[in-house]
Amino acid sequence: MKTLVKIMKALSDPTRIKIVKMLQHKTLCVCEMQAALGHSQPNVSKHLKILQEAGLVESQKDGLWVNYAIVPADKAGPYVGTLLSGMEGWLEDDPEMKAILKKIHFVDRVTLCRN
Amino acid sequence: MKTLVKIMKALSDPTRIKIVKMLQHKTLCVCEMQAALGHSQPNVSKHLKILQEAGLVESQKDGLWVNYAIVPADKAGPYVGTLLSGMEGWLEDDPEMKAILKKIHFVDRVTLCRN
DNA sequence: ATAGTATATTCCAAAATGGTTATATGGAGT
DNA sequence: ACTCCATATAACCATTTTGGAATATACTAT
Repeated sequence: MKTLVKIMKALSDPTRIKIVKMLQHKTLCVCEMQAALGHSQPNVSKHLKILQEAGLVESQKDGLWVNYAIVPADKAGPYVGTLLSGMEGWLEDDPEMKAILKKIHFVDRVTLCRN
Repeated sequence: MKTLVKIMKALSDPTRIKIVKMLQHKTLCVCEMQAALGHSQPNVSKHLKILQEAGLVESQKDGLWVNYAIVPADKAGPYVGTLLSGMEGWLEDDPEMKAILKKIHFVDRVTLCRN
């Protein structure tokens, strides 16, 4: 029960839902998500930690950057797999979500961090 | 997005998850759920309101009682149907949940409210 | 009308949440 | 060693959430 509540809590915040949807389209580093979301860097980091501890997301260091990705199916816990595949079809028509998803395809981490 | 967040928030509390799981087995009135959960009556009422406003549950008056039930499939919104059917298989092995589900089959609203 | 009962609402304190600013960590390059 | 830079953590504040006790509402029955 505690596990399930943690997962549902992780998915009951608009910013974290946006992050999951973004990662379902593309693996991203923190600064890229920060740019797409328009939130502060610590804010994005904190949300990512919550998603990671819920087992929805995993991270891998890439030099100075940290790449975040949706957990692969074989590592996903019992509830996570169902929820993530359910979410794939959701919010397809949400205007805010569409704008964010458009952004992440034109974002480049190298140019992003030069400012 | 607001709709989805409201639904996920509704499902990210242990008491409310228990209520949904109970109702997936049987339509119940407030005092029956109160007995099964061991919470105060106002507490159960409040949780039910949250579930109802999220579109997960519906209520029908039956004299002095109010019967609560899972929202029927044809009235369920886009997200609700997926989540509810997903939840049907969940927590089957959770000991606390099993104890609660056992209780609701022996509970009688008439004898319950005589105290 | 009056009394009794199941449920809903209000009010309040404690705890959790979400955000920002400031600071720490840790790898990369000079 | 020192300096950048991307990310993580800490500290703090405002808001929301959660639970119980008290009260209100609404239906039933006498």
